[in-house]
Amino acid sequence: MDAIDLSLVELLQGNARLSYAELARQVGLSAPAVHERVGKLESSGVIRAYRAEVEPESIGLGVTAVIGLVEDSGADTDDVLEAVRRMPEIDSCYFMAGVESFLLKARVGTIAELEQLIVRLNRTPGVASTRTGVALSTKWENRPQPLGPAS
Amino acid sequence: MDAIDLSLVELLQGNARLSYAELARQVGLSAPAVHERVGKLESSGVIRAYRAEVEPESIGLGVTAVIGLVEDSGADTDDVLEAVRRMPEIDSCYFMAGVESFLLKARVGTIAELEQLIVRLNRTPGVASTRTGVALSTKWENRPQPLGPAS
DNA sequence: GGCTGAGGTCGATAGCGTCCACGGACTGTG
DNA sequence: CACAGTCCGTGGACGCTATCGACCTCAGCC
Repeated sequence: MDAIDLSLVELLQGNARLSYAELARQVGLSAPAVHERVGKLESSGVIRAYRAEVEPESIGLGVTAVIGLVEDSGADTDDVLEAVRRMPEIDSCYFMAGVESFLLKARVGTIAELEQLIVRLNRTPGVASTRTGVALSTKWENRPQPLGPAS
Repeated sequence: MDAIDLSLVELLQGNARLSYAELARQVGLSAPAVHERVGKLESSGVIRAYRAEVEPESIGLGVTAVIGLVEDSGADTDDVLEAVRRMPEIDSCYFMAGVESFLLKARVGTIAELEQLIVRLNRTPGVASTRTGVALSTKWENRPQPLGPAS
C-alpha cells in the first residue's frame, strides 16, 4: 500500500466505474500497471466490492430505522447473529460495547413493515428486548472515508 | 422503472463495475439500450453514485462509533448540521425522532481520535450533549437492499 | 558480477462504449 | 382507417479500452 494505491482507492471510492485507462492517467502509470495494482487491492481485501449507491425511496424503501438489541442472558450470540442475518431488511449489523449487544440498521417500505420486523426480532430466540429509533431523514450516508495515511 | 430497470439496479448494486455489454446479456437487451437506461437511472437520481467499498482497517480506520446528539433548546439545526458535515470522520448522519436529534456514525483510527471527535462535537454551538457507543466489530454493512417491487 | 523477483512499459488484438440511422409498437387525431 | 409523433428498441461503425505476453530496469543478495 503506497501512495499510488491510496490514490487508486480514493478515486474508486469516488467513482467505481472509472476505466483503468482513466485511473492510469490520474496516477501517472500505464493501464496494465493500474490493472495489476487494482487486482491486488481486490484480492488482498482492501477493496471489498463495487456497489451502485441507490436512492432507497426509489426502490420502495422509504423508512430507515436503527434498532438496539439486548440479548437474553445465556443466549447464543452466533445464533442470534444468524437469525438477524437472514432478515434482508437489516442492512447493517454492529456488535457493540454496552447492554445492547447489537446495533442494527434496517430499511423498510412502511411503518407497518417496520412493526412486523420488530415483532419478528423480539420473537427471535435469544433476544431479550429491542429499542427502535426511526430516522426522519437521512442527511448523508457512507461518505467516502478520509484517507488517513494508511498501514 | 420497469422490471428491467430493477434488474439493472440489482446487478449494479451487486457489482458496479459490470460492463454495459455484460448487463445487456443479463437482461436480454442490446448494449446501447442498457446504456441509455442506466443513464436515465443516474440522471433521475435512482443511482446516486458508484463506490468502491473499502475495508476500513486497511486505510487506518479501525474504530467505528455511533453517536447520538442532543441539541440545545434554541439551537439552529441547520448550523449544527453544517458543523457536523465539516467533520470528515462522520460518515453517516440521520435526523431522528426522539430526544437525540441526530444519530451519527463515525469512523476513526484510534480511541484517542474518537475522544477528540467527541470533544469537538460537544464544543460545537447548539450541541447540548452526546452519547457514544463503540462498535467492537462490524458484522456487515450496507448490504444490497432487497428490491421490493418499486414505485 | 550475475541471479532473481517485483513491478514497470510497450505493442497487439479482441471486445467494449458510444454515436447514429433506422424500424416497429402505441397513441391520439382527422 | 390511415396518419404522424413518440418511445424504445436494434444493428453497424469506429475509436478507445481491457488484457495478454514479451521485454526492460532496478534492488537485494549470494
